[in-house]
Amino acid sequence: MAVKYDFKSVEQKWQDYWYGERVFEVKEDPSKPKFYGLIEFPYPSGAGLHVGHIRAFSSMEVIARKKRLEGYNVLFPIGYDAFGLPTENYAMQTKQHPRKVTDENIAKFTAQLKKVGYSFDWSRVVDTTDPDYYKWTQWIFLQMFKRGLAYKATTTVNFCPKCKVVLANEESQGGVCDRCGTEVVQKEKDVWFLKIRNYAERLLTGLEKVNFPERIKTEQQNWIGKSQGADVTFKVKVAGTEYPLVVYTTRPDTIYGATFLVVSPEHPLLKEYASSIVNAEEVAAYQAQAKLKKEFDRVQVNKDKTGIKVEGMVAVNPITGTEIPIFTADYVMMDYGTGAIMAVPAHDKRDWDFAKKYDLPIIEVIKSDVDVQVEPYCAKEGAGIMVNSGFLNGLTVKPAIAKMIEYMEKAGIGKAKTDYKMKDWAFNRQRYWGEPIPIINCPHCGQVAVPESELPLRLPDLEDFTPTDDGTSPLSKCTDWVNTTCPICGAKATRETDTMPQWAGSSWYFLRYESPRDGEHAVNPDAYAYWGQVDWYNGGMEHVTRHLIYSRFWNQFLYDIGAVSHEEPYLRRSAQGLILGADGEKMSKSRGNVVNPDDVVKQYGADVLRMFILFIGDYEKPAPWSAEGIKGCNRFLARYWNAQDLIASGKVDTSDLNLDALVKKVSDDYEACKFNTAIAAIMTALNTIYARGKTTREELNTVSLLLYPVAPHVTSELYSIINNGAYVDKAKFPSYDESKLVAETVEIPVQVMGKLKERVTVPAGSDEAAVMEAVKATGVLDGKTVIKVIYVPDKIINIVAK
RNA sequence: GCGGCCGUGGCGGAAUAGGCAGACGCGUACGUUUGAGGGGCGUAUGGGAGACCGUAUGGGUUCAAGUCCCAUCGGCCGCACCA
Repeated sequence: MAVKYDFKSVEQKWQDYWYGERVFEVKEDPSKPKFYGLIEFPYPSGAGLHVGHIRAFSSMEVIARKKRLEGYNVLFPIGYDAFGLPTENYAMQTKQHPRKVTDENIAKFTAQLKKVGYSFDWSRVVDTTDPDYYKWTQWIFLQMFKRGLAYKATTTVNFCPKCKVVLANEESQGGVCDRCGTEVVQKEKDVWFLKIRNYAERLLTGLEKVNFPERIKTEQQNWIGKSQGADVTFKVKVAGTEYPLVVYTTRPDTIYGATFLVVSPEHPLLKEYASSIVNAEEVAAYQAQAKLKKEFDRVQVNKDKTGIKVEGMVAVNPITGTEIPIFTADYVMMDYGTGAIMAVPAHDKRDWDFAKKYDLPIIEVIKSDVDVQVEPYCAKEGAGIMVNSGFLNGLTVKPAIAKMIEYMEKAGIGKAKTDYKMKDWAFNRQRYWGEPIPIINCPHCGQVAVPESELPLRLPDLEDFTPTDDGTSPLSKCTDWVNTTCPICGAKATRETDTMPQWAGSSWYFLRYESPRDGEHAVNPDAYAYWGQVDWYNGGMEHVTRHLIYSRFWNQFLYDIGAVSHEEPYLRRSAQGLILGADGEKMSKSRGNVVNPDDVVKQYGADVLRMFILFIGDYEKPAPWSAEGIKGCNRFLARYWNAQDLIASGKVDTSDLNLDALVKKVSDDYEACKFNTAIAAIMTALNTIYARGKTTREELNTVSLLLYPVAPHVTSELYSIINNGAYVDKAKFPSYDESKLVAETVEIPVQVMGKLKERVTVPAGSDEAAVMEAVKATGVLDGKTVIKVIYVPDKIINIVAK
């Protein structure tokens, strides 16, 4: 009898071996094919590891362990995304330095991850807060700055009054702060931007080259938000002159139905000609109100259209020559298109609402059954024939758009334009715990890059890094550091005191892993030539429109400057679903439904935790934790352990378990992230072995190897015991014989009129006549006339009979 | 409003390309083992006494529908006054 499995000592034994012998540390080896598997490096929060991390990391862990057994040289690195607000806030609360807090948290995470037995290459750890790392983050920023891709501008930005920090659009989705949920306010600030919009088109087309799940591609496409249309110039008669007002429209074909223009309350036209506006006071009041509204009423959706007519100016429709009124309304945004639209109320819901409210004419230009005076007809592209539209009459929408653009371009009143919803990336934060932006402000030379030889530009040690209410960075208090000289002219100058957002360090860490200690390059060219692109990247859906776009952008930029040789960083992406609390709700401290992986490891061991998190359900879908369900995995591993007692000395008939089919099933399922069904298949196999009551060493070895990526400790131990101390991680992953996948005989369900009536067992590959012979023998067709037979070989037979 | 996803036992979930619905696990019941059990082992477990009925609801296509089509109801996620 095997001794009772003691997970504590066995897991410790194998972890000592893996980490002590540096089993998973790799070097470039041209004799082997490489595989680069990546997981999103964690933010080392004080709360420690979460079961969500276990799910996120365990998929690549399985793949990495499997690929090693298949002969790949596997790079499976780990690091820490350690700059950021929670650490800084915690440090302030507890009056410690963020450096100290970060180091403690990293040490805690490292210990926890090792207890789970992950096969990371611990020699390659990167820490974004390490000056040797952020030196290169700053270097990349400077390369962008030198090429005009980083610029400073004064704009209205999203500002979180609680975190006291400027937020990128991506961090303030829905008008609330990503981190604390506080409503975001608009603030005029000097802001550093990265010109991610320059890469919008390539970020779109690049998606065609990579293997990402459709939902991720769709989300990124929506986020980038490409639209094709035209800029059209309307002449505005004001103050005795003609002001060219450019509107952006995706539907230039409907211009005959444009009965008014609407400009955003922030539009420069209103500022420039304020003195010519007859109802200037009213307009000014509306502008003020719109600004307030932005700050306080963002949550309200589909609110009533409001607006006000701008008296004292009138626009001329460039196609019809008709004079039409101009309105200002807050449903037109300054930061999209040109901040001005032509309103076609007959065919746009918002314009229609507005026209009804202010009693403006509605002209139908696309024929339909609906009466546009009663409701708008919002034609999808191609639906409908143009009417009341001069030379476009009779055309369908698509050709009408093309013809109108052609006409406008010839006449010089408009031109085709592609626009994107995605905004440039607001790149500075007024906080301490981030990479200093390596720029010096010189009164003579303007913004000057810190010389590369002076990188890293280190964060100065500060006593007090509390952010200020007015939004200036705590670094500004450190005058010794701020005051410097201009590297160009030598004059007294000051340093930029804002820091980079947390997204900076994570935008290129996957490249640093390839040569983490290189002092000469961000990415060592030789290392990159070997490891290249990430073969498979797993992470969360919440990063799809942030980190996953930002890092693609940085990689494309690095490609442009020749630092890397692939445009796309990730060949394949997968995404795990959330682990919910047992109550089906998102895990949170306040709900009290948080599961701590440490507790699970203590109670059941790492193998059980790893196995259950993968068995819990569809990997990509959310799944509730179950304290009961995990027992099943615990039982299974105990049964697996005890199966060593079933190894029989004599000959064993193992034909009831098709190992080739099992190997294929498990192998394919792992590669497809279907860990739950892979594990189920291994469970079924073990059930078969137990039902039979005996097994062979070979059979159990195959099961061990299949199970090893999921539960490496217990399989390593059992494999060692039954194979005279051999190491499972030095074995080969089992392969299968394609010709042995089908059994010799198959059981064929027999349907009569589509209803299951019988089953017959026939040799595999039997033809219809042979199967019918067997069916007749069962008697189900007695007294019936066969009309038609549908036979799917080796699958099913259906007989239509009277 | 737009885009995407999804509704299967008491529960988590299976079902390759239209071909045996409910794999695997949990839970439950009964039996058994043990000095004892919140342990091990065994059997059963969608509903119905039954022919049969069953994948949110109603229609349709097909020899055959959880899977395809149309409509309705419900849920989730992303974007959101995007011109």
